[in-house]
Amino acid sequence: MELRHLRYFVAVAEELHFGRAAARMHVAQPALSQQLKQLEEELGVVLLARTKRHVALTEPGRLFLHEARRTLASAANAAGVARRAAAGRVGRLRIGYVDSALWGVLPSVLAAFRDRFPSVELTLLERLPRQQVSALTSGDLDVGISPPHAVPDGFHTQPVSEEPVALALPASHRLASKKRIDIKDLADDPWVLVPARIPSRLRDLTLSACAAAGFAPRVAQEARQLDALVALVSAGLGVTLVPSSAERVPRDGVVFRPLRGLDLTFRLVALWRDEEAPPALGSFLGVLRDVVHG
Amino acid sequence: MELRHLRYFVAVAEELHFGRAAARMHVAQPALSQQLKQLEEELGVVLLARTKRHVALTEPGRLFLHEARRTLASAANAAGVARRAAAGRVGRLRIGYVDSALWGVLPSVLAAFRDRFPSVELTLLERLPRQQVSALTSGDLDVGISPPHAVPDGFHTQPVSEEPVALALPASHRLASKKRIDIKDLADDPWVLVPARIPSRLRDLTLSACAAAGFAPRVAQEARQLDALVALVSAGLGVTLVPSSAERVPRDGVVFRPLRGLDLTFRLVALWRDEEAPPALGSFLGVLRDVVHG
DNA sequence: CAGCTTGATAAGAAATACTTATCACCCAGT
DNA sequence: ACTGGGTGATAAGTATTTCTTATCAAGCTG
Repeated sequence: MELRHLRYFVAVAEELHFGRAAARMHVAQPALSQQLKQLEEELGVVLLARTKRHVALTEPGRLFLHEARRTLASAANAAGVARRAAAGRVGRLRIGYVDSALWGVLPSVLAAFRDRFPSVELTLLERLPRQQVSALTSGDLDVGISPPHAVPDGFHTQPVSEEPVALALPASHRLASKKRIDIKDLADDPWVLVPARIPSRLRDLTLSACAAAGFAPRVAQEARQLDALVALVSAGLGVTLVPSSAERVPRDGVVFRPLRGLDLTFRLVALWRDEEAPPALGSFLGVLRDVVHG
Repeated sequence: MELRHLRYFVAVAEELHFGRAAARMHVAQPALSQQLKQLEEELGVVLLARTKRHVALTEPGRLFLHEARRTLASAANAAGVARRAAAGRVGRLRIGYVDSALWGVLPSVLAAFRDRFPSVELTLLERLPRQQVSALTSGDLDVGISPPHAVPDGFHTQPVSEEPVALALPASHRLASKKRIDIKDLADDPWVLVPARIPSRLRDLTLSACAAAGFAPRVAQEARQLDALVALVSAGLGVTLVPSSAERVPRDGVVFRPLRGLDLTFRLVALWRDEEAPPALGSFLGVLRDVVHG
């Protein structure tokens, strides 16, 4: 049994006339007679009651018609799914991201993507950059959002965000009223930082900025995630550097101030491997580009 | 696109190996390569990532696999439905019956049928015999349950029930204590009967029995249905003849007594036209035969 | 690097779907 | 009654498609 049999049968069942059905199928009438006979023989069931003048459906034929339509619709749907999937309109996209990306454009990128490609199933996984790289390599991830450092060969990247780094300090801090802050004035302050064992671009930026200013920051408290760091700052336990987009999430007890004379930039890129890339990735990168430049 | 393409694709997707898939499909390996290439060209989608050494599913392929399985299952189901329908195991059966059949074997026939053929959709329609004949002729009914009178040519019949006619009389009736009752003793009694304008085998039997006994029954009250007649009897409004199976539904205030010296039989048959008969009718007649004879 | 495995390709063979021609049949209209 | 248009089935030949065998290029393995 092939789909052709079903197509022919449905045509005949709908027209109840071999000649018209044949015209609809763009074949000659005997072709239908032959194919339907073959179908009936394979099924061992008489689907059509031919009365030499009229064609009618038998009861099995009536039921088979319904199932045949279902099957044809299913086949058409399969083709449609494949094509839409290839166009990146349906499918699955597993996105790895670093914690700090949640404060930047990622949420609006995701919102825009969901809006334009509602049938793509999104999976979001918070991962450190090196974990993203290995997950991308093993095929467990489709795209990562990381700072553009230590990206191995064979990976493609596309910019996500680029923003200045700001200082987060307690509202009660002696420098809180200043408009811009010189990092040198914080040499004796307690700092809250990501633990050394966890690779962190923000931590690296902080350490190198302090070193350039001639001191090493005294770490009063550690936390792994940006929101925890800001929470510690609001509790007055120290100061820290954050991407300036963190300012968009106001929090009591914390003020954000630009640094004077220091041009630290926090960058994020999307990274992926072309070999494993699912079609939906193209859609995602397109949306990303639109959001970033629009 | 044909089911063959889907079968081949599913085989390759499951084996992830053209050679093994070809063996499973009982064809040579190039056939699969060709057919899959053709499928991909028709869809305009690469379903399989061939790396000269391994075969993997692309994301569209992964989604297409699911749909292809659905489609193949749907096709197999269509064939199954047709075959089961032809065997009378699924489908539809529209049964017309006379009111009095509800007191006889019909309920147990229906129960047995539902039990053995749960997938056959039953439609029950109370119809007078002549209505059954015309509905059968026009194809609105598949089988009728009627007394075997005035069955036109071209109809087949099969016995359903054959039972003596009993007299229903009020419990307070002067003859209620008798074991058998002579119909002559009821010449002056009031009767409850089906109206003359409604053809009724029971009414005909009653009138002919009374005529044979030398009187015409005095009709005190009329009712169209058997349960209504019995209700009138229980109210003491008269007597009437009923199929003896009506005794199995006890009712306060009514006693049933056999008639003396009178051998009236109430028969019911199934009737149908072979031309329009759906397969489920065969199943129904089989169950009917089983219930009637055993 | 040899040797095996894998999937793609080419070309001929086999299968099968389709076409044309024709028939038997039924019904409608003279 | 009979003819003529219309219907689906059948037969036979053609065309198309699918499958087979033979072969190749590429990649992994020992």
